[in-house]
Amino acid sequence: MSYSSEMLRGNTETIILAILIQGDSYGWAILKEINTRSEGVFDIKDATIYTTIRKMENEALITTYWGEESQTARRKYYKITEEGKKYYYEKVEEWKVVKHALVKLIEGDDTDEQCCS
Amino acid sequence: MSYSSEMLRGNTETIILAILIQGDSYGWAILKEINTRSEGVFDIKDATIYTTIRKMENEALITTYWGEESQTARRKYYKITEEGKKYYYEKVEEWKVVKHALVKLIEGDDTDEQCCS
DNA sequence: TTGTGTATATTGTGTTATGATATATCTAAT
DNA sequence: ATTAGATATATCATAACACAATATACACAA
Repeated sequence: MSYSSEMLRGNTETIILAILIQGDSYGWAILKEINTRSEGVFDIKDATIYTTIRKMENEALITTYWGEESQTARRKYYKITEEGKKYYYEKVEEWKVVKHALVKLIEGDDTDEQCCS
Repeated sequence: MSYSSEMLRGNTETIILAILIQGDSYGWAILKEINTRSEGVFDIKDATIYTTIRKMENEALITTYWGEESQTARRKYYKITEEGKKYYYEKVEEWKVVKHALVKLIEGDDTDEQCCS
């Protein structure tokens, strides 16, 4: 288990939505994007991606369609729904609030005097 | 379950150590301190505190001793060990790295241009 | 003084949610 | 044939939580 996988918990859906809000994508590409954009901090697993995506589909946060091209294995594309966008913005706000609390508790309580929101 | 409890995962030990590094304390007080210092963001439960503390004791991150005073129920005090301090500093660094990755993935990738480390 | 309630404080058993692990299947390219 | 890309599912591990029990002290009645 990756050293930071526990801290990923509760944020996986939000991260996937953050990618899909920029445009449709498919499982494997989402996986690669998370792992490269995190600069190696996360090593999220394919099973995690696909099970999370299935859950999000059941919750109507995303819809799916099969890609046409066939120069490679068949790809299932995911598209964020309006409900998914709403949920995403809520989760981003939640993350910011939790982040602030964690910074205060872990790093110390003088974060209010700093510059960034 | 509290809305942010999943995002607390992996950080509970670090938070407890952050309190104990400032001085010995006991379970109930640690509980209250976390919940008040987080300004209501976290509502960490007694069961969580005590099970985590027991785990940390087994890992030799803390030692315990019973308090003398008896104007209230008996208190079990916890003291951070040298090993615990080492572990704490490692976890703080880990948190900062993970936080940076999460900010990049969730909030957007232009955090490097901002002011704070 | 006996009882009842409340706040403080610790402990134990079991449950749940979520990411990891393992495994399987299929396609296309080398 | 083997590797890489791509999707899928079943099982496992773990941390936080729910629920319950126990213990101490203190207040306020009856």
